[in-house]
Amino acid sequence: MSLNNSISNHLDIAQIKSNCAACSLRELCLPVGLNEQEIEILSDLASRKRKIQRGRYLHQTGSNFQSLFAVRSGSFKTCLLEEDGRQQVTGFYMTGELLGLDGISTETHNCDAIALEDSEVCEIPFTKLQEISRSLPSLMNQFHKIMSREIVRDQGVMLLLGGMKAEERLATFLLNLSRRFSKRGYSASDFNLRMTREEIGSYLGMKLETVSRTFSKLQEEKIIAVDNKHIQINDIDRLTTKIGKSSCAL
Amino acid sequence: MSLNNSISNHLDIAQIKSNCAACSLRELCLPVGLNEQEIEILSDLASRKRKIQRGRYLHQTGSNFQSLFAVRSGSFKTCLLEEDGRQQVTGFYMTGELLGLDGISTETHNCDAIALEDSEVCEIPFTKLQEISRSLPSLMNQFHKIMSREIVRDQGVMLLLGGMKAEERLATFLLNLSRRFSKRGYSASDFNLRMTREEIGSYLGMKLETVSRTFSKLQEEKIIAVDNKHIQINDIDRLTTKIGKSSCAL
DNA sequence: TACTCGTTTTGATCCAGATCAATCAATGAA
DNA sequence: TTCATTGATTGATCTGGATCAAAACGAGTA
Repeated sequence: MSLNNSISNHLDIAQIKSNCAACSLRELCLPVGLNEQEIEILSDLASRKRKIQRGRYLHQTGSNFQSLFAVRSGSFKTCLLEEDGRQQVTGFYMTGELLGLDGISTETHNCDAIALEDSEVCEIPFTKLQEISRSLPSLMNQFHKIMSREIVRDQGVMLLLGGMKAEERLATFLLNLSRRFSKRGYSASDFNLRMTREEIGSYLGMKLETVSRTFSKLQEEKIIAVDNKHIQINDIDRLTTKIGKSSCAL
Repeated sequence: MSLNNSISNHLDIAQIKSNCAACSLRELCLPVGLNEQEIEILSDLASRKRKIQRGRYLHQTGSNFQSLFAVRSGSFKTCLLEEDGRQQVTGFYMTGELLGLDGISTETHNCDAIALEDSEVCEIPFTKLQEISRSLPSLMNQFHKIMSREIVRDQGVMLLLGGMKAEERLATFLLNLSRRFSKRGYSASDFNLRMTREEIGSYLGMKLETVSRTFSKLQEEKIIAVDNKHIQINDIDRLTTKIGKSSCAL
């Protein structure tokens, strides 16, 4: 595969690392298999990077959509808020994940994206991405897969919100985080939450008190250890069996 | 716009109507603006149609993904089912809507799609769609918007499942159906449900008994009239105020 | 006509999680 | 250091919707 060739050349690696574009695009495009020339083309695509302070908006509902954003470092939440002030967190995004797909439909952002910590993103002008992908079918395909994956993810959340009880929801959430941290080279069993209990609760459809109580319960059972935002998963198997246990009583 | 020219020619219309491809693609592509030649090209795309009997699968979780499906007539539900037998309805699809987007990510269908009544679909081979869209940027853009719209829709459901109470959920659901029927030229205030109380409940995250009770309650308040699957919306304004009313008590 | 099966409605009871409330810990500003 | 603010934990109580149960209805079909 041409990609491996280009990667095995450490000159190329240096180039990639020094460049924001390739750096975030690696996450987006790596499974695809592009040659050096194609990576070159892509470097143009996402050349602008932006730092976002903790608590600041990356984009706001209603603002004009022009770019997707790849998280380079840090993390974000996306949320909808209704007229009456209710806020629903619809997702958490960490390094390498892509934000802004919801904006394509109306050319207007359909949610708020807020940094959970000081973060950095690469801006990917959407029109440019479309243009380039016309001549790079593998990039186009990869992009379609990313959009589709977002749909599948959302449907997973619907399953969680529609049918699970509190303990199952939190277990699912923790295991999901664990998997994502480990995929990024961090510990799967020892990590710090970037979000508050209230944000977790909003995402999981429960009140912050219930989140806290459920953490405590799992801790009593020695499945996890909780110290404020610091989580240790002591027994990943038992945590896994928590999911879907309730109706397994048959 | 070239599209209007082609449409105003009734010979073209006859051609389009006689042809499954254009027929469903009209729904998909009409806002885009294509000329006759482009419509010609598209006709190739979705030439195969398929009839699905009520209760039969259009596709099943795990089966190989190759095509998207445009609903030509009838309606479908999509659902996930877990090992333990729990079933979560993730969406209802009616004429002109596009099914199968979840399959792109893994090249495997990630949900079941089941006909709610005898229905007909157009099959749209996905690879072909990608190829054609390379030379038809407006088609590519339209496709991206459709995918994005699905993401926005799913996030709306997350909002519903995460934060609303039973009455708000059902009101939201009815108003959504109403809008979709009316967009298709049917009455916005008088229609027949295609799904059971149980399916509605699964989609809205509540039990069928609660769905029934909530229907009854809205009927007592003279906001709607329910006769089995037949729904009349008598007071669309009051139904609208049901959404988000609960926390408007401030 | 009666019988079956799936769906819907309605009633009675129960409980998971919401709500209300108090306390405690961590962080940061004055 | 003290004070203020924000987030987390824990307890006590309440309630919306789940669960259990029964009856009614409608569409087939024998």
